[in-house]
Amino acid sequence: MGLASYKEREHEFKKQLIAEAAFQLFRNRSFESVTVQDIASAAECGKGTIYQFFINKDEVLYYIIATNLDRLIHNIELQCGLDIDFTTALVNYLSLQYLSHNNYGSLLMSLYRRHIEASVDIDSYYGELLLKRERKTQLVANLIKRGIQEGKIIEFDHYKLALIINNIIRSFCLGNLEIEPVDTDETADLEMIKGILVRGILTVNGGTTL
Amino acid sequence: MGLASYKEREHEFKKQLIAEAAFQLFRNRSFESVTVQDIASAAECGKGTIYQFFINKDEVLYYIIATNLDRLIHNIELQCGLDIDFTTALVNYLSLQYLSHNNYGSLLMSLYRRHIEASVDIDSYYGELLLKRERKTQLVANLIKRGIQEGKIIEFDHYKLALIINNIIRSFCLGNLEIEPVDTDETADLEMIKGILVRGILTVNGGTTL
Amino acid sequence: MGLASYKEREHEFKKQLIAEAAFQLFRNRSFESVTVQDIASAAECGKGTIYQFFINKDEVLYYIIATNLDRLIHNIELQCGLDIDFTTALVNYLSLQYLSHNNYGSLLMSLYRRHIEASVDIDSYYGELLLKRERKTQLVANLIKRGIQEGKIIEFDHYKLALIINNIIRSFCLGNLEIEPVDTDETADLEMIKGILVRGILTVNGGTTL
Amino acid sequence: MGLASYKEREHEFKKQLIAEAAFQLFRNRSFESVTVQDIASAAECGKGTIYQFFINKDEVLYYIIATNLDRLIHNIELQCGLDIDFTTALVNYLSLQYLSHNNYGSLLMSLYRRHIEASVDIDSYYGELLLKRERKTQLVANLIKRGIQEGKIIEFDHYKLALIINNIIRSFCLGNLEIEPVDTDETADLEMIKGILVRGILTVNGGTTL
DNA sequence: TATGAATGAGTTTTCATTCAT
DNA sequence: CATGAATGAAAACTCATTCAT
Repeated sequence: MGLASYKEREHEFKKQLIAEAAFQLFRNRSFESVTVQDIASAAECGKGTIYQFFINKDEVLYYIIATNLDRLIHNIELQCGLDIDFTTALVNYLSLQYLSHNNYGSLLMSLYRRHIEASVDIDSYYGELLLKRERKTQLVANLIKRGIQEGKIIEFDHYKLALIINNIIRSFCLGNLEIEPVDTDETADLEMIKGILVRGILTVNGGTTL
Repeated sequence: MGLASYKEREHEFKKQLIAEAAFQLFRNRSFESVTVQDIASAAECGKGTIYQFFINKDEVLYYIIATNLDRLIHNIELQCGLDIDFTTALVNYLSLQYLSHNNYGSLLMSLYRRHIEASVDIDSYYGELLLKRERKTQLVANLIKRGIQEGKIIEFDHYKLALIINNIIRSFCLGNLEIEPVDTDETADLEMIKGILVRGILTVNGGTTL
Repeated sequence: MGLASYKEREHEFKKQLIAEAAFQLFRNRSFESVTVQDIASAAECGKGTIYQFFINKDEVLYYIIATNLDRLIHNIELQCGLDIDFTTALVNYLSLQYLSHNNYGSLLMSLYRRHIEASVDIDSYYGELLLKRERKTQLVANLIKRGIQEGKIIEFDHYKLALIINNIIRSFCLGNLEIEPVDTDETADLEMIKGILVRGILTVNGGTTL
Repeated sequence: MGLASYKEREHEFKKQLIAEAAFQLFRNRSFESVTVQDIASAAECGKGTIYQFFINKDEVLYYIIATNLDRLIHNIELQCGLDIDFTTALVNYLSLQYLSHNNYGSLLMSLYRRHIEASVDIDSYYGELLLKRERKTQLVANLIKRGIQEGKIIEFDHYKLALIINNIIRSFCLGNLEIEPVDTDETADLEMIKGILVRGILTVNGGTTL
């Protein structure tokens, strides 16, 4: 960020190239089944080159996720701020979060599992990621709070609502990971998400309780 | 099905024991990171014994999932049939599906990934699983169709609605796999799912469109 | 030692076979340059088999040295005890120690270096080895003490003398590791060692023969 | 030797700087575990620069040893010649050889091992080294011969005696490589070496002091 | 039938060496 | 010349699977 020598910038650029190549592999396959050689081949470089940019395979995964999270936070700040009309801001968030989940949802699960399996080295990354995630959730919670104050969202704990909306969006994205992945249609998915958020699914005729 | 020699029944019983032990391991860890030795230890048998019941590690995964799907279908047939009041039937389905996703969701993702990675041997299982899944979806679609006919569900393609409801339920379950897993509360989750299905999230005051 | 099941005894036996094969390789080459595959080939088994008996390559080295040290201590206890005439006991010790240094001297240096390079895992072995070594030195120091009391050895700190004698013996053995190793002649070497111990090298003025 | 262009002298000077840096690393660690990057860092130059002065890592080791051996020979010629009183000459030799062994003993063992492992390229160096070593031994053998003729050393093959004395000195130096290295005390070591050469260890009955 | 010792293919990682800048 | 980024050969180690008992 900010000033960096030419060397440093070039290094960061190449790191991004490798991360991008790795990302394409991690999207469709499990972390464990993608070999470092696979990444090197995809990035069109030698196996050893990977280790010039990442201390180990785990760090590649972490880097991809962290970078995405940073970008997501940045975009939320830009497109969902107080200067934006609430409804627009909410729709913007839905789109941004949908894209993020759709692209990085499975990577997150890989990371989560590696964390559980106590690969200790990952713990330092992990804490950092949790912080980033928390920051993102706070941004959204604030947006929801504003929606409640403007009377546009049901009265409910805004932090929990942020999580729930996140959950529902992820629902549609993780669906794309299911066996025999259904054809993904971003626009259709987003419309459905909006519809559910507005109306639910059951006919609202007197509010039948299930 | 039905008649089977004593030998066969005993064989099936032991197979179930091993599958159960493996299931407990697969729930919290990735397929790749659970070793055959882990399964054998959990099942309190020798490593080689596993191979008396399953041709390979993949088949263990498949067997667990297939068995669960069979049970789910069986239960849906029992608890969501025409002889049951629609609302009750729907609630029953929500519970059954929630439980299934909560317990087997991550296993399904493992299987999906192994399928993608073209471990050829799994393909035969895979087709069978897809058939079972299709059968389940049809059962639910029929239930939804009935709900629409009874005027209790919005007019919409009943097959798609079946998938969407499935998606939303899974949303809450896969949330439990997220980094920093939120505390799972089955009852609370089900209430929230029902609420969303009935009312959505946004205040229904004039039907703001997003 | 003592009671052990057949399985355990067989396991220990095979472990010895592998250790023996590895020993032959370590004698003439550096630890680092002997690969696990080399050991496996020499032991006529698969690479993986090595890891059934040793948790890693380092442990093979440790095991060989520890086993030798145990044997050396055992032999010293047998052949250099109070029931043995002092002069005979001393000569016995010289022979035993010469053999030990001649065979295991270079392995010890490998271990020493791996210790310095802070391969942490080795530290637990290392402490144990130091204890064994200390025990051996004490045995010899006691022997020397007896020699002093019997007026057969110069009055000097017996512990230090034990170390010095050890040093001189090792001198001859490490000589065999030198560039262009001179032909080793055990009997000649031992005679020379005795001579030096008795008379030194410079002008002779009488002296007992061992 | 003698006349060399400025360029050549500068090149030799830098080569020495690198060799000196490498030497400090090789003293305490095994050849294999010192990386070329380590040497470059210690020499405060780039990794590639090393290869401007040495054709490979092995040659660095060779160069250090050969240089030392040249210096040792040079010093022996200066301090142990016929113009020097025999006793003084012998003591001088002991000091010089002690220093050499103490500093370069472990490097020699590394070189020896690399020779055994048939890293072919080293063979040419190796022969050269053997010649240098032989020259040194001859110098010492001549000194011993003179000692015998002057009646100050026991009648014995002077060449063998040269080797033996060398052995004993090395004994004390290699001792410093042992596990749990004892505190090195150059003066004390030298005194002990002299004592052993004069009197042996067993009961003393008179003896000249060097 | 049940077992677990033996196996080696396959993985991550290191590092001497090269070569474009 | 000096450099260090790129490389891939080679190493340690894991683990699904086989097979003799």
